[in-house]
Amino acid sequence: MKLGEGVEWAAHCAIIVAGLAGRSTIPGKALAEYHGVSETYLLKHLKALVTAGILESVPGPRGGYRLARDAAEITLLDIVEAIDGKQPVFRCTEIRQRGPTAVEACAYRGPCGINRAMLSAEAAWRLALAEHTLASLAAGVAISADPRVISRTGEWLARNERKSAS
Amino acid sequence: MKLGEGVEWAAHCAIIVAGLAGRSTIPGKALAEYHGVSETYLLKHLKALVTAGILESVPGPRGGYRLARDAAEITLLDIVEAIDGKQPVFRCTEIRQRGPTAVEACAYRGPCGINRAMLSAEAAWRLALAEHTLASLAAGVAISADPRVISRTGEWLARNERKSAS
DNA sequence: ATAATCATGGATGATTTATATCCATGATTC
DNA sequence: GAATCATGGATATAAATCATCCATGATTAT
Repeated sequence: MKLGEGVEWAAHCAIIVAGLAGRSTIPGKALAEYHGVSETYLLKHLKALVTAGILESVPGPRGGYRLARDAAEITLLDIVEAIDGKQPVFRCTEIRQRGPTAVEACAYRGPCGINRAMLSAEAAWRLALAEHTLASLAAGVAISADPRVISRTGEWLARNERKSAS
Repeated sequence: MKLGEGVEWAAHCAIIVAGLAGRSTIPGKALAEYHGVSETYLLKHLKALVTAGILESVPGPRGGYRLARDAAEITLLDIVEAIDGKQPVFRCTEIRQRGPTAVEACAYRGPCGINRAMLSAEAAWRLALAEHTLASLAAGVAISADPRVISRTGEWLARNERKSAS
């Protein structure tokens, strides 16, 4: 079982976007360069964040991406679900209804016990993810990062951030 | 992100094996038939359970599988890890060390904040899985299953169970 | 002993998913 | 009107997963 790289990319991008001033934006191309990843593919993931209502996109020469809502209202779970989908990790194939001991399908009322256990564990996972907001993650990065990285990021932001007109 | 079918197969098999009397065994072929799945592939997963110390296998004409330890001492987490491995679900590729703002690798001390959050959520998932034992799962199946299924399973067991010599 | 049964392990192919790219389109700003 | 940027679809490539087959070795019944 594995979580795709897209989630990592999206989360890091979201933290950068959360660091923008006001309603400024940052282009997808800059985000790809900053993280050293494929631009075209990253754009796909950013689009998923837009569809999920996490980011909003501004087209045009001074366009880019910005947060669609406050950083404290965006959780890690939101990002994971936007990229990876909301499907359950464990998919019960109703194996109990197969083989020689099976009876009519209507006899199997409640969900399979194994499925129940798996789903409850998954709920615990999602709950833990939802406890981390973009705001808390960004704060964590800020206090633990190397000063040189922070300074370089500041310069890079100054070059690439698109100040809001308003 | 998806958990393979092997986990489902292994879990259901483990519950059947947990229902055997004493040190009796059940052949892999019978388990495959019971669940209506590929025998050769199921054998691979059963092997993984043996390697993990969950089942033990008895070769020979009257051989098969039985639990390697008490059902109350085997958790759903054990089974998931035996089949799916113990690798973390989220694998940090240290994306922060790439791109134009990167500095020397030694400057990145602690783990990335996103990685920390992901790992903590994963720990919650594993903890929840570990709360379900084979004994509790088997009990849950027993009380919620259709009476006809239970009776058929009993007959099936009588035909396929290999009583222990001792 | 011999044959039957069963687990083991490796090699292999098929299927699916994830990753990545390209190109055409439409919207916005200079 | 031209440049810039996001969008969306089509498509290729790589990797992980699923599944099967076959050869081997161990054990037990006859």
